[in-house]
Amino acid sequence: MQLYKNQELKIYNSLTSKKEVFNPINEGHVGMYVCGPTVYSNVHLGNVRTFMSFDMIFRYLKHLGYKVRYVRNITDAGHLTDDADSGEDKIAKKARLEQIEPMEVVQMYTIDFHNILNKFNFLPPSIEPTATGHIIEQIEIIKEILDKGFAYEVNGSVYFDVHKFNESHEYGKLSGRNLEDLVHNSRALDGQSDKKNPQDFALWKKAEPQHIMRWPSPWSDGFPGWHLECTAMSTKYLGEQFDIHGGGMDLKFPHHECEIAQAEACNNQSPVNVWMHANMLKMNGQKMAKSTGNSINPGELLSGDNDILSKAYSPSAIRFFMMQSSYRSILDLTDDGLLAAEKAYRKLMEAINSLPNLKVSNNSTTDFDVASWKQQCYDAMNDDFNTPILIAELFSAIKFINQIKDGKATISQEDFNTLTNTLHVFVFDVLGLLNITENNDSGSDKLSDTVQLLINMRAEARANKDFALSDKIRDELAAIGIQLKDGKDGTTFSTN
RNA sequence: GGCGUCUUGGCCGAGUGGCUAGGCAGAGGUCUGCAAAACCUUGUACAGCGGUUCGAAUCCGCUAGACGCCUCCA
Repeated sequence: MQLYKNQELKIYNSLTSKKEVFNPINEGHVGMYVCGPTVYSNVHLGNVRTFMSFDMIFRYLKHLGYKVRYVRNITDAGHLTDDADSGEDKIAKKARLEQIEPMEVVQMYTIDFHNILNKFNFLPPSIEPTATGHIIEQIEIIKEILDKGFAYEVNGSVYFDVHKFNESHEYGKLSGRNLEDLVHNSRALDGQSDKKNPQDFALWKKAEPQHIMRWPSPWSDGFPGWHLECTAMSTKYLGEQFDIHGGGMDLKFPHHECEIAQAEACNNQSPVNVWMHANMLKMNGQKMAKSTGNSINPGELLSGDNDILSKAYSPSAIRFFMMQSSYRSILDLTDDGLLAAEKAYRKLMEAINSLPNLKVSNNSTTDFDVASWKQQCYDAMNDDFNTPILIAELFSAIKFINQIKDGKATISQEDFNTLTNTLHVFVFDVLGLLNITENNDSGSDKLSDTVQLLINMRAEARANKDFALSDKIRDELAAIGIQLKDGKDGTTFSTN
């Protein structure tokens, strides 16, 4: 099943600002690193969108037959709340506020993170390393950078010398900046810094006495700089050069820029072939971010417990909503948008669930060519993971299915198999949607039987033209959230 | 201030030199005892102005507006 040999995948590379044909370093294998969350509060939906984009990418790469090693880290070491030398680390701050151990903060929100991702049907990454588990590797990298002369020590802290680095390398190539501009436009710091230049960034910070999260190092008891962990862990698990590095758009500068600098300082080669950046999620037209308060927890979306929402949404409806836009576009989360997506998602599922009952004929009508439709689905995904186009293709298949149901088209057994298989692959394996199954909760058999009883009674009443009774059954069931659907083959129901 | 992105029909959201995106809503229809649901059919769109071109929503320029990064953030 090495589909990648027949499919030409193109990926938009942030480093070159172009779509490029994807060729992994080792044929058949892909190394992918994605910057994970800092676990100091509940994940907000923007994080989920980014990770969902990479989940979809992971899924498609796997479907193409690649052996993918997908590394997504957990940032659990404290990083500073601002870039000056003073400032508390985020995890310690949260720990102080809630009067718990920093590692309790980490544990609590790591669990929350995993719970949420499970609800949204994420595949687990191959490796999920933590920053605190790789302090030694980070110290080794600092030593290496110091040896190469691209860092300096001041008062127990070690800083990366961006200006020195820029003499022989190109700092800013990912984000399209040059150092001169950065110098020109950097805000005046108060001069309290140990840094030689404001553009320099910390590799190691000496801990203040009250700082709880600290580790010994050759320079001081302290903690690593926040760009370093990704370099340490990506190098350890994927090598000095690997295929894909992803993250949110907001990490492009300075985080990813600094990662490149660190890795190049160490190994004198560019660490990553393809840089991918997932775009931001807005909410009602405003930037969504933890720091501004304009953010929504995934949990609130699933429970409907938020002012902007008219109702609760299922994880798959939300996933569908996100997959309807391209991962590189800014997406605006609104109640109307979710409502529309939920309906579309249901339509998709109803058609898929009707497939087993579809009548198969000796041959297919010619106006819908299943084989070329299938390739169009691949073409959509091959074009930089264009899920909106893929979904449009899925709906053209849905239309075909409905035409068969109406007797306006026919399908051969072979085409039927291809259609069914392809729909399952893209809807469930690639997009990662979950099926709506009628009455899927365990223990709902009794509910199902009860409703069936009422359906039968209503059918009798209708046969006797006792419409007062039949309408009463229908309306009162609707009032408690059970909707009856009269179809040609009898009545079914759905719960809200 | 610097760098960058975006502006598509009522809403969301693809596309990017000539050929229907798609979804939701709306309208009409089929089905139904009536509804609902489901299905079918249907659309006025490419911010404004100017330019390049046989032809531009798509390329170039200007204007207006929105946004992102530059400071912790996915």
